[in-house]
Amino acid sequence: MEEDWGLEAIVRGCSHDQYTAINGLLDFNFQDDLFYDFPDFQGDEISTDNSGFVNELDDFCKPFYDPASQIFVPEQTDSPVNEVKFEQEEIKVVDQKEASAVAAASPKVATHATKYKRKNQQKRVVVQVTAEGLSSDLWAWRKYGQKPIKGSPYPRSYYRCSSSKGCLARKQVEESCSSPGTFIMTYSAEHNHSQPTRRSSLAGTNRQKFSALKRTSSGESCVSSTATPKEHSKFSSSSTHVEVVRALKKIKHEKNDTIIDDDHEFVIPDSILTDEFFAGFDDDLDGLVSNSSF
DNA sequence: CGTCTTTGACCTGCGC
DNA sequence: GCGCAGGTCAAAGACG
Ligand SMILES: [Zn+2]
Repeated sequence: MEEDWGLEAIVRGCSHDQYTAINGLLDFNFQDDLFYDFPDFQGDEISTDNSGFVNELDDFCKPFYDPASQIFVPEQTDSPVNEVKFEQEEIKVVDQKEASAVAAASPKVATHATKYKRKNQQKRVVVQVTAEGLSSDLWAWRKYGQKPIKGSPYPRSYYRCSSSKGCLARKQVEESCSSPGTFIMTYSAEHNHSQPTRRSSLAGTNRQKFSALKRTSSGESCVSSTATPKEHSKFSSSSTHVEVVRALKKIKHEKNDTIIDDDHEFVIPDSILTDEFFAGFDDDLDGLVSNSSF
C-alpha cells in the first residue's frame, strides 16, 4: 500500500504512522481519564457531556477559522483517520490558522505534574500546521528533547513553555513524514499565565551546532520518497520558531529569484509570502527577527 | 550572565 | 519478567 500518494494517501500514510498512536489515544474513557488529572473541569465547564470541551475549542477557533485557506485537513470519509472521532474527543486536526488560535487559547487539556505519565493518560490537542502555522505560535517554547520516532524519518521535538517557570504547557512538534513541510503539533497541558510574554532574551536561539556535524542518523522507513533526515528543510522541527520566521523572511527577500529551498524539500507557495502574511507576526517577532543579523 | 539547543542517559508504560 | 519505544532530565556548549 505504498502507492498512490495522493491527498488520501497522505492521510493514509499519516494514519499508518502518527495517527495510529492518536487513535490509540482515543480509546480512553473521556471522563475518567481526562478529568482524572484535571478536577477543575469536573464542574460546570464540562459536565458529563464530553462535547463541551470541543465546542469551547471551536468557539475559540471560529474567529480565526478560514475554510478557504485550509491547506491540509483530512476529509476522507473512508480514511482510518476519522475526524468525527477527533470531534468527539479532545483531539483535533486543524489547519495552521486554527493552530494559532489553538495555541493562543491554549488547549484545555492537562497532564499530571507527575514526572512520567503518558501513553493513554495524556490528553492532547493535535494540530496539523504548515511552517507559518508553526511560526504563528507566539508562546515562548523551550526545547527539552528530541527523539527519533519509529516509523517516521523525522524526529519529534519536545518543547515546554519557557515563559513561566511553573507553566506545564508542553508541545511536541513533528514533521509529517508523508507531507514534508507540514508539521504535527501536539499540545498538552495549558498555560497557567497570560500570553506572549515577550522572550526575555534571545540568547542561544539561533544555532545549528551539531545538527550538521553529527549523526547522519536514523533514516527510517517512512515509505515516502522525500527528504533524507539530516537537517531536512530550513523549517525542520529542530529549528526554533524564530528561526523559522527568519528563514521565511529571508526567502521573502529572495523570492525575486526563487523561493525554492536549497534542499528542494520544502517550497513555500508564493501566495503565502505576502506582506500581509508577515504582518501577522511582525508585532511580536519583527523586533526579534529584523533586529537580528542575518 | 542568562537563556537556549543539543544530546545521551534515564525513567516509565505497555505489549508479549 | 523482558524489551521496546516514547517522554524527560540534565550536562555541556553556544549565542547575544
Ligand atoms: Zn506557558
